[in-house]
Amino acid sequence: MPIHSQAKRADFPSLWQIMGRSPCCDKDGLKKGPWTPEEDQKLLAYIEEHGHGSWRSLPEKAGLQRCGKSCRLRWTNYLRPDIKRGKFTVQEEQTIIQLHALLGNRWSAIATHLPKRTDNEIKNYWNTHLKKRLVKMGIDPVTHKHKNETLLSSTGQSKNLATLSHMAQWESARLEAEARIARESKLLHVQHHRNNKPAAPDYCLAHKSSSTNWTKPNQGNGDQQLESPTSTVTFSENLPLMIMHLGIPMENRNSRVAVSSSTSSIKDSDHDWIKQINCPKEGIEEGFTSLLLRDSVDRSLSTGKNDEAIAESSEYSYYEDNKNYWNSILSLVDSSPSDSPTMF
DNA sequence: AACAATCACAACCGCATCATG
DNA sequence: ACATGATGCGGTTGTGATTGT
Repeated sequence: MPIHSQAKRADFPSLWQIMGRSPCCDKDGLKKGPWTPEEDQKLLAYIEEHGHGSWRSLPEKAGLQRCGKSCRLRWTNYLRPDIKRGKFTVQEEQTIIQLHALLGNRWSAIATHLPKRTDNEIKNYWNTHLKKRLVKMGIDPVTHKHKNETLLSSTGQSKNLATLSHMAQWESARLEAEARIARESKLLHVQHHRNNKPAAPDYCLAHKSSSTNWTKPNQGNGDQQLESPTSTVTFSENLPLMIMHLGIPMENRNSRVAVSSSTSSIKDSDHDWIKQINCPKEGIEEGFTSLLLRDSVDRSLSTGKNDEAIAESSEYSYYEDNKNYWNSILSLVDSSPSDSPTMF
């Protein structure tokens, strides 16, 4: 057991003790550890009636011997009424894997694309299930590269890796911009609140980065529209940029992005496997799925071709390679005993 | 049945960032 | 511009449940 575990904390003064500042939870009398049903009930009842307001002052008002941080965690990860619990669907697993390939361990960002799932839950699921599956099949869960690719990556794939990196950076910037907009919304929201207008509910976990105070359901007003815009819109609006990054010939772009855009349709000439993707009917996952399916090949199945050769590759092989990569991941996902039907 | 090993996930901690005065 | 407090995020741990021996 590491020395800094809870059991040892009482025995060894840590930095905060030396420096004279104590974490909120170490105040005398504050309880730690698992929540009891009574505590849950108190917290729920208080928030349903008053909203959470300041987390720092909530425990006392609610009659809880907990620190505000603990209350916030309990609420956001467990008690919120809009949390979907239970097994992850194949769809969700697919989305997590693909988003992780793009974003890395940015759980909150990943959670924005999985409605009703918390970042903590996604993180746990990744660490206990998905990461292990990828490792089992020889894929590095950090880089999402196949073992063999380490060799290949040093033989002329820099352009494609750079493309992926560029794409990830773009998505990262987009998420940050989205968060900024959400914060600005929140600012407006708070200003409304200060003008004695009721706060809009912050029910949607997808935008929990916006720390708007939560209030009872159905108490919202028009201010909800000020909350963070959905990813779907911004994503599809920026698709052309991403397509440019991917270096896809202009004449082929429409068909290639067909599955990415909820407003587009797939041409008959497109490959069947794309059509068979068990995508949601709409939403951001489609975009990521198709883009990742297309792009991941550069990382996972490159054959050491030089850049020109890659650029000249046929569309068919491009898709075939992608299909193989994600099929391998998804078949593994599908191998989960609890899981639903094969995706491809 | 008893024990050990492993799994799953809730909860905690420390740090980063943001908001405010 | 700076200090301080509040909140969010990601890494990690603790512990009950499950499985294997």
